[in-house]
Amino acid sequence: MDESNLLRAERLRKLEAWRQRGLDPYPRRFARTHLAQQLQELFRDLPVGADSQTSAALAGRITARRIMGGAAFLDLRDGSGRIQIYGTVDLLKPEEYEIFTQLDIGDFLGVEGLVFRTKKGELSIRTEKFTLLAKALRPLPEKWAGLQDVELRYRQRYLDLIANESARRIALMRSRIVSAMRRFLESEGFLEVETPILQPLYGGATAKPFTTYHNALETTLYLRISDELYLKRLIIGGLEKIYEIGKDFRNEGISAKHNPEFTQMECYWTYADYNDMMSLTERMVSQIAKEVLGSTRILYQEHEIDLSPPWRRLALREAILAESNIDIERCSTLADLRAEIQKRRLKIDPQPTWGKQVDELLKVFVEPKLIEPTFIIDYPVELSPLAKKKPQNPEVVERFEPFIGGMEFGNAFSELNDPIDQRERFLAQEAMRSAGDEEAQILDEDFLIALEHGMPPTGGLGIGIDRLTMILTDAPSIREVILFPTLRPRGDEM
RNA sequence: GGGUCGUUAGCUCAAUGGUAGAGCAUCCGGCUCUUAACCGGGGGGUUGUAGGUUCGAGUCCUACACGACCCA
Repeated sequence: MDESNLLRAERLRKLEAWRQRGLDPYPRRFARTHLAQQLQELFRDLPVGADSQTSAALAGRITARRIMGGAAFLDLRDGSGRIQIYGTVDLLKPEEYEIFTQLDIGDFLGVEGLVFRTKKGELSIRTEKFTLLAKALRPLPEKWAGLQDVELRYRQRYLDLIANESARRIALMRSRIVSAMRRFLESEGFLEVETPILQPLYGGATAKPFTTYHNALETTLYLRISDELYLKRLIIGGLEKIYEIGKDFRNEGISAKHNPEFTQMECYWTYADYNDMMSLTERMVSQIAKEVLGSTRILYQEHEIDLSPPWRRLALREAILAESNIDIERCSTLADLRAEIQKRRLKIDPQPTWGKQVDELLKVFVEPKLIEPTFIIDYPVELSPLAKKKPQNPEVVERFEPFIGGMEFGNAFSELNDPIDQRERFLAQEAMRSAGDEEAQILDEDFLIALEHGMPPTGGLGIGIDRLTMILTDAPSIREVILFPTLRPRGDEM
């Protein structure tokens, strides 16, 4: 902390002066009668230059000041909006007015007075009483250009929220999106549950975990990479329609689409399959858009997109065939696949396994093209150890991922409920792990025991809340929709 | 992991290798309807960090830190 900072020293001086007058710069409470926006609407028709009959008490942060001798104007912002505060020597005692003009931008202030409209047409409060509610010791970002430095915007998000309307908008929208999603799921009869984040064994997705240690139990625990295996245990327990919204943690790289901790909604629906989950996804996303944006038509990164159902359904094999001219069913080994890639001189990273190579083809050639809402369906069994096989083709599972704006934002399948098949899939994953694939899933005996008690046919769906929020708020980076994105800690103090 | 770009006052930004500046904010003075208030004056800098080249470095070179974007 820079003690020599003159701006801060100046405010500390004012703080001391305030105390010397016997006033508390950090008092307890303030009784508000109105919010700023409320008054703006209530007195929309108050004529220019006219007084109302209403006295109001408001509280908020001072965001601008205009002092002009015997009269002074402050801008006060509360959670609802902004209103102008007028103070004058005519109404305040000389020493009160003196203090009034010495308030700083950033201070929290409570004001009481008559609501009126100035001769210049601005709805204002004519201050009769005022109270400092919290002194600010550091200056706010510049009032006109705001806070531009992206690093500061992420590290000190509170300043971003104060200075930038777009940051406030996204924070608000995210909250409304999650709220609308809960309402939708509740209305569909889903029950909200909570499952462990600290797990003795992680599973349900292909990812590396964060590892931690519980001292009293003297055991290693992992931060969950997905909710899946616990939610299925609840399905086995007889909870027929359930969902969970919470954080998952994946120990991997950071990008515009990836944050190490992210929020996911997972829901499970007994006696449903992946077709039902597709329908649920379409209806849910379009319903959320309607509630939050008032329309199913959105603009995402220059693309006009219509979210109304039904969405396009496209088999993974067809999609890859169309975009890279490779038929993955005719290339049953990694060597075959690589030969085809080489033959076509495709610019793509070599992957260690057939499945990962297929996944890479999807990511590189197909995903960027999926602007309109699309379900890519029917994935290779190798990539999907928890999904049920298609009856006609055991190499393919009933699985889909939804895409909008060139971005995958979920994952769903007809859940595998055959415990024998599930054990074989786990064993196949273990074999891949032994062969060096760190992300391969781990056999979970406790889960297999649960499955052997019988799990009904079930459809499961996961939706990335961060990605969905990006899509609905037109955000180019996941860091814009996460209030405090993961950053490398800074060595020095600020 | 690689490449490119960025880091200058609290904030937003300038500055051919030659005296580090502006606007906002802040302080002092003036001003009783301003609203990016206005007018006059002042203070505020280890130019991200550490080295190097040079008579002289914000500027050129090297390394490092943090961030953004692109690639893998």
